[in-house]
Amino acid sequence: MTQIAKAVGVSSATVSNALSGKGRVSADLVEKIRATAAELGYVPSNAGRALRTGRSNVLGLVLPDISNPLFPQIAQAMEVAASNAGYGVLIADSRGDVTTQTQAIARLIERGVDGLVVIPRRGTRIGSVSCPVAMVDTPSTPGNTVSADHWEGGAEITRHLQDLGHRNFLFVGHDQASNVQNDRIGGMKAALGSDTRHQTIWIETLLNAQPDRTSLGLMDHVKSGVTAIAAVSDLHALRVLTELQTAGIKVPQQVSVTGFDDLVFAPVVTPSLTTVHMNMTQIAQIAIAALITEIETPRTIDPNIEHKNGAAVSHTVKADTSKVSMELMVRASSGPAVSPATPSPNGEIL
Amino acid sequence: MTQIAKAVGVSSATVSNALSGKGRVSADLVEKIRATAAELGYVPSNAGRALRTGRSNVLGLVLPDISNPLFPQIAQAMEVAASNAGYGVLIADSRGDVTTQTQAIARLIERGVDGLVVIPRRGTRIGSVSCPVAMVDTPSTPGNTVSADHWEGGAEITRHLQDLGHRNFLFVGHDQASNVQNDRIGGMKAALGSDTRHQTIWIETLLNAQPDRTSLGLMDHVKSGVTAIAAVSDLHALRVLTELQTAGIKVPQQVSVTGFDDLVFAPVVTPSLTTVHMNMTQIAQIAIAALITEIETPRTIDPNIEHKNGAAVSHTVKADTSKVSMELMVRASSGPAVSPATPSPNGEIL
DNA sequence: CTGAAAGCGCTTACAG
DNA sequence: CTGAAAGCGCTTACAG
Repeated sequence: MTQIAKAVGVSSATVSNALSGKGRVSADLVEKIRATAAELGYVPSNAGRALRTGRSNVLGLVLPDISNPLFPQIAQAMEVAASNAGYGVLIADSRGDVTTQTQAIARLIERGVDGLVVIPRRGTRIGSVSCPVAMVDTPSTPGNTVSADHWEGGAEITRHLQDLGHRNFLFVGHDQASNVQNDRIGGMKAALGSDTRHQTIWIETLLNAQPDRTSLGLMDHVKSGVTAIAAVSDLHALRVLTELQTAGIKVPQQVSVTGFDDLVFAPVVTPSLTTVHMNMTQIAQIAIAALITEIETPRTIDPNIEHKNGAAVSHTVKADTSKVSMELMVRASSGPAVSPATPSPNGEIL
Repeated sequence: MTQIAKAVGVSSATVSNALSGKGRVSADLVEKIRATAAELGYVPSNAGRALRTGRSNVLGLVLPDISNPLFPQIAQAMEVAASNAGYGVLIADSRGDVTTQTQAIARLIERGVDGLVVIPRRGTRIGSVSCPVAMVDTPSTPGNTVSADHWEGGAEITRHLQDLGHRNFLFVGHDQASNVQNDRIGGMKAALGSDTRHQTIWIETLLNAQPDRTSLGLMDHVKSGVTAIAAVSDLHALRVLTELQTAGIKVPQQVSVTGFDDLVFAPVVTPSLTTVHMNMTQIAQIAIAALITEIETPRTIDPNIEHKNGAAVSHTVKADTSKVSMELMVRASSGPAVSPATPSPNGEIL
């Protein structure tokens, strides 16, 4: 910046004003300064700006477990939304652990993030934090800022299956403590007609009871009349699907299978997997927008509260969840009334 | 910091020295300063430090496509390695596009990252960048800093399959332009004995020829004697596996199937998928260590080169690749000679 | 429309 | 062992 000022022969204040386009500089000077900046390959110093303005233009993204198969979609959407708004994204992995989650948040704060998007570990609440926080979980979680409507997604699944004539359902969950999974299954049950039957199995519970079990024992349920199996995740649907296929059960001719999340493999397997696709782009946009509004809204901060000690005020951001759409992806696995499978556009790898 | 200085009654220089533990302050003063800092909930300002030291302690991670199913493992490993070394990780998604990749790198530079880990888009080379860069690709890519030994991984797969008695192979790739995929298939072929036969199909090529094809046409190959199908990714292996199952072929009794990458679903499907697991933790550690060494090594930078115009010197970091291990995960899909499946510990979702 | 000055929070020679 | 001072690069009132 001093470089530019010298080269053009003006003050650094003028350079700053010209480059930021606040319109306090004559048009031709702006022109000249811009040109020189470009020529010099000028890159503004974030550190300088951050120190002066008190804002880093960086957001922190706290994930419960990066290795979650859904994470790529989330991270990508957040990165795009933040980037469009002029913010960078610093990631932190809480590794499924509440303590690590706290540490991860602390690390991000130390790095000076302006705000936090937190996808909490299994219904964890987060303590008070010294910057705005947008929580992404499920509508039934207190403090939730934005999320897909998992309940509604579950309802769409069972409505679809009932339309196909199914009346005897098996729901497959993994962890009974998960708000998201409970909402999904809750929605599934809520949309059931009175002429139906259903049971629910929880994989974790099964494994705790019999740690070395290798099958889900689906055949018993099928024999007892179940014709539709709806899982809370594509991962479990995949498990169900391949277990049935190995046992010689035809999907969807004998049993329909559905998943949730539209993971990368859902359209790739045979039969392709009927599932629910959440609009991550929308979720990310809403979360980021809410966060940025909060960040950029001038606040009168009581210096006594902020400075007396570290116990800062936590402001969890609220947003309008209603806009997020859940899309039922009808594919072959729920069959039979299915349009010819579109060739999967993905399946791209390295 | 001034707060602390005032409270304790010393200069801010002393506070800085005490807190950084450079040992220029008396023990009891250090003690007192530490205590007051903690009490005040002091969080050092990254911006101030960055401005003064010229280093942000943030690394940029450029990914070819965050939605790649392998990304979670990579991102997680990088985040942990960086975090252990005291660095934060800023992510950028190049969305499979070379232009976006360039923009993504530029954005990260503007945010003041000290170094970059780049996983390049399909054998893309990256232009010159004004900070150290560690490239993670495949050993045969020029400029590669660290990577798994994909060739060796491929060789392990076919050695294993030959040990099981297979002599007639089908290799399934996706994109002929991918260095990684070529290395994997190259390794598979190289380890083949002279008494074997093999063919290779490329999914993208098939789709280009027949855009609306829905099956890989595996049955023709099986009928012509293929007994082992090795894919370059678990995603394709899954496609192969389910397509065979749907056609009534027993896996592994009639045909063995193997994948690559040990994606999250590999141990979950039935039969569980034999695959190759790359040690991402090691890759990340090596990449980050190489990068940090480069960053923290004092360099005499010719100010004429750096400042004359933006054309900065690119220093691609080299590292020792030989340490990265590839682990063959023998599971049910390849074998008959397989130990009883361990119950999958994962399958955890939201 | 333009410039001189102050200051964000830190660290690092340099004196004492 | 401790302190006063300078300066990293920027922006923002405030003068002119």
